[in-house]
Amino acid sequence: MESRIERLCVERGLKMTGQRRVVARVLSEAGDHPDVEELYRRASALDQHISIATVYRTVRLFEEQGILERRDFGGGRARYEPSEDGPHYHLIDVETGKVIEFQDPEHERLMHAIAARLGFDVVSLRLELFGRRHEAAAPARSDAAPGDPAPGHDSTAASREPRLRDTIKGASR
Amino acid sequence: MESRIERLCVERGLKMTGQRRVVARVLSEAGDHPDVEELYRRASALDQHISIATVYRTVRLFEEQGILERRDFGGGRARYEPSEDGPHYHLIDVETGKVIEFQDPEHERLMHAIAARLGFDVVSLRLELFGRRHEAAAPARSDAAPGDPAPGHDSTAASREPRLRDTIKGASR
DNA sequence: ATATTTGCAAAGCGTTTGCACGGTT
DNA sequence: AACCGTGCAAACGCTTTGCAAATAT
Repeated sequence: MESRIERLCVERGLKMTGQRRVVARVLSEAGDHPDVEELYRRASALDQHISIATVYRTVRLFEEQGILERRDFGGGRARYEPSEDGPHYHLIDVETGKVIEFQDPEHERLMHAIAARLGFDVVSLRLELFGRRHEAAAPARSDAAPGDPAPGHDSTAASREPRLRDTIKGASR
Repeated sequence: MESRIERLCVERGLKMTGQRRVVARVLSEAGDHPDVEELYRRASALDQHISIATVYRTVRLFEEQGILERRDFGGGRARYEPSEDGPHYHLIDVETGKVIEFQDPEHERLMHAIAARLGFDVVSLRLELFGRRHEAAAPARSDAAPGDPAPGHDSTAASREPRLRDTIKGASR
């Protein structure tokens, strides 16, 4: 059957090849923030006939179409997630690499206020919190936690940021 | 005479070579957020006997020593600025690429509140605002604006983010 | 039928590194 | 004198691209 993202592709009149369908499906089913290698791995599991170059091209295309959003959580690799309804940000657990999503209206307000006082309109913004779970604490709902990817090398490019793996999905306000 | 950063190096017992002294000086005098190529350019102007590999190594060393901070404003290249007193963040003018620094106590508070409600302590955070100057607006104080660098290619790695150049220094609260 | 997309391998970019040499302590 | 820092060029990791073959419309 047709994945949510495949539907979006069709709406936009993209030519639907087998490989695009697979990538679309992998993305639709991803509850986390996979990098290209991970997407390639998951896609290959469904269909051998896919090269990593195609994954790169597809991901770029989808991003240009506003279907996907590229994230940079440090580590030199781009991570992707389907565009969602409202804006939300990420808290990365520095111990485990898990990513927790959150959103906060007060924060939105504040960003605009800060920009405004400098004479600017906010076009976009980047916010990532790196945190450590505190001892006896309400364990953030680890619902949704899907089969996990797990990059986490290091060494190159804009790298040398906190190492990480990926994703729990959780809490808002 | 001795630059501010050179002093810090000595305090930490780093071996002071000619090249390190030059990089230290360039950084001390930088009012902006140069990338490695730009540092190399400025350093070369003062002393031919410097290779870009050394700039990379020095910048990494200084960062490990807490003398320098690495920033990522998108564009795939790391940018550097001397560690300052308090934490501050950056607003990047998407038209000109200029970087304006700001800080906001309320924002600090909010970040900790958000993390806390998810059960985390904030270890570090990343925040960048990308904005467009609005029409008839109080022109943010463009004091400090020093001789400007000006990267701004594109094309690779974690790139394909808003293009930009660099720095005006301005406003806090 | 024709314009697009794909796979492969090569190129590109920022950054790091092995090695022999040179300078600092 | 012993060690560490440097220059050069090669290696790296992620991403893009040229080209010929395959495919969607």
